[in-house]
Amino acid sequence: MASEFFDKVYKVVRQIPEGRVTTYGHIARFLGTGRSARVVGYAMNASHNDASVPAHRVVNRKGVLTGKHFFGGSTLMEDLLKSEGILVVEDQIQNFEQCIWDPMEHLDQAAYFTDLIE
DNA sequence: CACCTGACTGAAT
DNA sequence: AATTCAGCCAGGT
Repeated sequence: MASEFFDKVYKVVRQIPEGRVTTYGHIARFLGTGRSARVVGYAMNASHNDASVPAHRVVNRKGVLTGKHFFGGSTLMEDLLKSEGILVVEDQIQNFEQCIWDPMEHLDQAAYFTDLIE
């Protein structure tokens, strides 16, 4: 069962468009927790049960595919990103700054919070 | 019920 | 400049 926090994370991650990525920190900040980026990553781990969450588009702040090992231990995550036009070399996203998709600039925080308060 | 761990990050030393 | 520490939250042991 995903807690409220997890739900927020999933919802945001689902909004990430193809060819774009974001970081745990960005999501955490968007949710207002700021320093709970860890929990975001933890949520991703739990999200494996939910295929609608494109966890492969979420990387750490350096653009490194830290969670690729959790994608079946293969290059699946890397391959998925490449399929979306993202350059990945040795688990690191190239042109990372170009691919970054900051939820703060594309989503409305208030909308998310109110939606989850119900 | 208390302690440990984890796909992170930024500040401090 | 590099390494360590602490903070955050949930879930497992």
